[in-house]
Amino acid sequence: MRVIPISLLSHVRGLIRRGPSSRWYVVPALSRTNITISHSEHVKEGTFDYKSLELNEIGVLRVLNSMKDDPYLALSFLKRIEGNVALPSVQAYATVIRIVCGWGLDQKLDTFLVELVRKGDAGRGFSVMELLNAIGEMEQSLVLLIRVSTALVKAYANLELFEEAIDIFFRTYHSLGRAPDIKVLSVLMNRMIASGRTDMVVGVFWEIERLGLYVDAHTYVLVVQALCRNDDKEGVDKLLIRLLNSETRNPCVFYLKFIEGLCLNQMASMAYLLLQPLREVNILVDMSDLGIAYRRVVRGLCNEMRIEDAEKAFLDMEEHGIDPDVYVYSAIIEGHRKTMNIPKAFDIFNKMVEKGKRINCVIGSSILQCCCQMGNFSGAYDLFKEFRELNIPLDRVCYNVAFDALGKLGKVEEAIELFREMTGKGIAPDVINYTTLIGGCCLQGKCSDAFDLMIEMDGSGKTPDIVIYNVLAGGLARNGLSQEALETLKLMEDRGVKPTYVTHNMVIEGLIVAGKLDKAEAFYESLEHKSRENDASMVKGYCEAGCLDQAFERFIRLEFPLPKSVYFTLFTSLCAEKNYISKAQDLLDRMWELGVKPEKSMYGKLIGAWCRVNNVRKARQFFEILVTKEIIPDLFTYTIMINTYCRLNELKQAYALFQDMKRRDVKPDVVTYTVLLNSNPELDMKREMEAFDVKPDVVLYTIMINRYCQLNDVKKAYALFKDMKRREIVPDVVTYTVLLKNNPELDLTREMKAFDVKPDVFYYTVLIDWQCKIGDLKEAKGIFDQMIESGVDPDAAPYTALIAGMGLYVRRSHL
DNA sequence: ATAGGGTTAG
Repeated sequence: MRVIPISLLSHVRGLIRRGPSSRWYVVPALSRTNITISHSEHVKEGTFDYKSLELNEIGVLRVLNSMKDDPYLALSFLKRIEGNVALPSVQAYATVIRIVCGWGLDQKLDTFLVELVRKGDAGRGFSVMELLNAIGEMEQSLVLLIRVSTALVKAYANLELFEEAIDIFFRTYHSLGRAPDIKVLSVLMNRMIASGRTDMVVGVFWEIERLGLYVDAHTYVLVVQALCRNDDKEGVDKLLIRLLNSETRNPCVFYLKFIEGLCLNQMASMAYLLLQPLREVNILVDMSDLGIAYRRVVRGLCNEMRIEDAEKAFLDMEEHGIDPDVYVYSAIIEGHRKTMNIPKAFDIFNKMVEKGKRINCVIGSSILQCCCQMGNFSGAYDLFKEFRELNIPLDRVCYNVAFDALGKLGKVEEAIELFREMTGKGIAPDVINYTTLIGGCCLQGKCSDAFDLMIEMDGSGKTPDIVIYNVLAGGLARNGLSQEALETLKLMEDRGVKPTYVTHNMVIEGLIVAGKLDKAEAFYESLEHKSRENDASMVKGYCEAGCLDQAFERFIRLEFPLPKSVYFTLFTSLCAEKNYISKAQDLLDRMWELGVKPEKSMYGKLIGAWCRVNNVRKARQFFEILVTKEIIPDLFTYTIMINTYCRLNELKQAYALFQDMKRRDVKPDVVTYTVLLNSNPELDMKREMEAFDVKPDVVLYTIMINRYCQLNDVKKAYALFKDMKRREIVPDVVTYTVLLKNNPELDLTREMKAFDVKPDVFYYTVLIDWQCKIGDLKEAKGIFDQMIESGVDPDAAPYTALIAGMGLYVRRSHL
């Protein structure tokens, strides 16, 4: 009998592998080999002494069986002979699987099966079904088989072999009368969705439904997700109806999970849709369950930025006697903040306060952020002080927003003071706190303070991250300290924080804004990989520094498209400068050339720019270009053009354009009509406006009143004035000024007070003017003083009126 | 248990 040691076998295998079908060569050869095993001989403290091993197929099985108390050993043994000998038999695999399962090592089983599946039938010499059969022959109980099937489905799913996964799933059910663990369905479906095979998800689901298998809530969520991706509204309806009518073992738990799952998968609207019938049919009857569901839904809606829906659900839940918790309030406030509806965020906050809810530091910092987002930094700081006085426990986030606000107000010293107060209270600062402070210092040019803070942070053992380095490097550059900025880059690199293009951009833009154009260019040139973001930054830097020529020149020589925001920045800068408007137009041409679609607002902006400098011809030219490109100008563009024609008194053109926009289905709004009527009060637009459902506003009424006044038709003017009030359109100070100017003897003071309309400079000027004209200089001066007293800042006009009045007075007294 | 803060970019 020949005995082949394993080490030798590996050489043999190398030779054999050259043959076309190695397997059939080796197995018979091996079966002739013999083995002698003594358990104690080759097991040494958990490792296997392979060298002493000699084996054949039956021997392998014997060895494996002897390892049933050590699954890891069994696994590594199998792996070893996989690599060295002929392919192990299906029994060998089955044995190992039994051992691994017996020890409950599910994860090990999973990875083992993934590898096994990956090999393919040819690679292992038997099919997966053969393996299952082999296991079935060894094992009486179904439990093991089910577990292996489950793991197989998972393995196939992970390898995106969906057909096979489905096949095993249903085959198991049909041959054993029991399905694999239903949880594996969510793994499978998850994978299918990730690969875009939503059709398969739905197919599998309906088949499972047909078989009457119990499916968990998470799987339902995935099916809904798949149906939504398929845009299959009917399917969703069918599913929900099916769900509501089905008997579930523990409906409340199930539905809560389902609702939660929907909310976690961007389908909070559907969750809300489901919540209501569930409440009505008393499935969610327990107040605490209903509360959980409602809170989830509201938070989900907020996360999806469906803030209006969230508010609706919020009101609904209050109506049903459920108190929103602090997390719900927080979500709604954040939702409003993120959608830039700051007043609404404050509304909710005030509502909380009114209800006597305790404000915590999270809500506090949210609301402070709201102030900052409005640009009201001092308001933020005031509010912070208020919180502090109310003894609301404040944490480092809250403090951070507060001293960030101070920094942005230019009060770095106070910011640092507040920071010291925080640390004094025992609140440990983090890297973000330091970043905020350093940013604030750099903003005020206090770079050495920034350095000190960096050193202080280092001393406290905090590890600087990419952001703080970026802020520091950018801040130094912005203060013209190019050397130091570059050193910071080196420093961070040395410390294992690799600068990114963001870092580079901050330095680039900083240097340019600081006027260090050469340094910026040199830095740009020094970059190893120049990304288009870097090019964009050069352009943006030049824009911010007001170097439009450089910005434009740099931009125009780039052969590839840049991120869209750059075009916008450059374009806006160019449009704002009288002499660069044609360059702005060049930019649009260039975008078209590069295949970048300009934002629609850019067209309007350019036309607006031409109109602003009264070059209606250029505006019109560009307008026509749009037409040839089949781009329909929007309402604003039309209106601004019409306005320009009106201003230049080319009324025919204005009117033609007006007809043109209606022909193209661009609906005029109240501004359009205001513009037209302002220059041509003879037009009768009443019926048309009604047809378009355009309601006149204060401005429209005011210009109409003004027109009639100018035509000396005071009666009509006054009738309009009454009419607007009848329609509950509140006159503003301009309306009153117009009226007063044409009927100086009117006393409008009382009415204005009633409407809470405060007189402004113009109004006072008209009053002063009139008093001067009738020669009551004293009264005129009195009105002037009254104006100052009421806090209205005079511009040149009231002075001019007074002086003119004095002149008139002098002349009069000479007569 | 679930929430909020610093650069840029979008």
